[in-house]
Amino acid sequence: MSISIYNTLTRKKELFQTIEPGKVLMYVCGPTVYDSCHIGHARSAVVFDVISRYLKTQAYDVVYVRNFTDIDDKIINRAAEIGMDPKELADKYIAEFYRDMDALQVERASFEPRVTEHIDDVIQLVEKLLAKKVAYVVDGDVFFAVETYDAYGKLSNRRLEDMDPGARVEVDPRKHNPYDFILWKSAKPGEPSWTSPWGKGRPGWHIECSAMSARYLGKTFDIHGGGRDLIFPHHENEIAQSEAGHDREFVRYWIHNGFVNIDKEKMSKSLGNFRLVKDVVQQYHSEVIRLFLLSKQYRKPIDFNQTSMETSRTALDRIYALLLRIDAIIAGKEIPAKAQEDMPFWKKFCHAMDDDFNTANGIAVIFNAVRHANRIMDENETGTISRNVLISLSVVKREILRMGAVLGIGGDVPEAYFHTRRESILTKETMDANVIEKLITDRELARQEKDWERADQIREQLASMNIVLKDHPDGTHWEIKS
RNA sequence: GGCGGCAUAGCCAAGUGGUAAGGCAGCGGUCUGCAAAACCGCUAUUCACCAGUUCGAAUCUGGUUGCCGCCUCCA
Repeated sequence: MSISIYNTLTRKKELFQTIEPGKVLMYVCGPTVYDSCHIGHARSAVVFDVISRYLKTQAYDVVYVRNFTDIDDKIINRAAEIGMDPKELADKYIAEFYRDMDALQVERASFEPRVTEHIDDVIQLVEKLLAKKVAYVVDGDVFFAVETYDAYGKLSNRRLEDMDPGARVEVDPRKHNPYDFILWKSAKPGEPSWTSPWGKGRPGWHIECSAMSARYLGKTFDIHGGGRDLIFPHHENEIAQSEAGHDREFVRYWIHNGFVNIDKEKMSKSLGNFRLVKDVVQQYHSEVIRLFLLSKQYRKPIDFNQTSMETSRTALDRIYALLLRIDAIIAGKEIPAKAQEDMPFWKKFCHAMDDDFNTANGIAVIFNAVRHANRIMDENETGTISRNVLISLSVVKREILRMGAVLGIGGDVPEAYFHTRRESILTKETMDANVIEKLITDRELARQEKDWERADQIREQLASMNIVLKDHPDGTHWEIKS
């Protein structure tokens, strides 16, 4: 078992070695709760969910912290816009975040702290930074002095003198260096605030993660994750604060996921092309979304569009059709428990995942297993199914479910998976299942009388309604082609 | 201006030195009354282009072209 991880800090894959054997300390930046989650949040959540799940299967004790930023300028501004209390706004979107994550089957982290519950930790860290003279106070605001931290820029691979300050944002003239960032922000009248040695205020933009990660994971921990966009300035600043404050290495492995584009364009306010999780889960089964998000290496950009989603759905159908087929054969049969140690597909899957969590390769292994199982069943369609075949099928099914469980796919009951979609399309298309069943019964009668012409005519009629029939020995099944 | 990424079949996408995974779509075959599904076979002598290193490169080096991201809103 040797996992390698691409470390943003060193810009190469490294062998993963935890600080404490068998234990992984992981922190991932969670949302600032001022708006609904979009598909980009979903990618980050799903990617780190899968990383956490996989590490657990490799016998690691995973301590996973994902925070909520529940106080910040964006929250205050949004709350003011719609005349809501900032705390209420944050609570509302935290609740929505949980609904979205549950819908996507993203597991809960070990700890999900909120900044407003850790103000004391923030103040203590700021005091420490002031004592070390790497921060300064101006009019109740506290800034971190980037020039005091030699390694500033090491994560984002840039030097202070190469950057172009003020290109996009006006520089606060009180700063010693344009890249100095705020640790503690003084409150304007009416803003939420906490008492501090520098007056009433709130935590700055980056300090919370330094304070909370230290609280839950210690001063040095194994993995810190988030979206690519957080590399600079957020994570760069976290490193500066934490390493200056604690005098030791902050994080061993930095993992950043790529963006989700929409029809080849970046999601942006100006394009108004955000895809919200709550909308997407209405349209697609959660596992279709997960399969799509995991079909590309997590560091690369992925394009969300109708074609790619439908392709993912067809692919997932293939897995569920296989599970359904296996279940029909092994249902109610005693399967000997022996010979279940050797799991070649699972091993290949782990090999793929060991290489920087290569889920695209892992998915390929699942489909290899699907083909393998279908082949076994094709070769044993006639006659009595032997014990060995039953064992093989049950083993490969277990492998598929085990691999799927890491990715969060294949966990639905196959019948329910198809049934749910059928129902939702029937509702959408305002079709009546009874009408369809009646036509199928008519066709069955025609077939029994070998009236192929009439049977085919009925099938054509159903086909024009996008109903596909499948004749099985135990009766005719139908599906909606979508 | 600085930093970085990407270019693989009709589409999506793995593959970082040893002779091109997987999914979707398509074509042929088996099966089927006919279909559907499944399986088998076919669909990139080739990985943007040029040069170099090497016994050997999609994979390494240099260059060219094109696309994209970041440089204090952002997953």
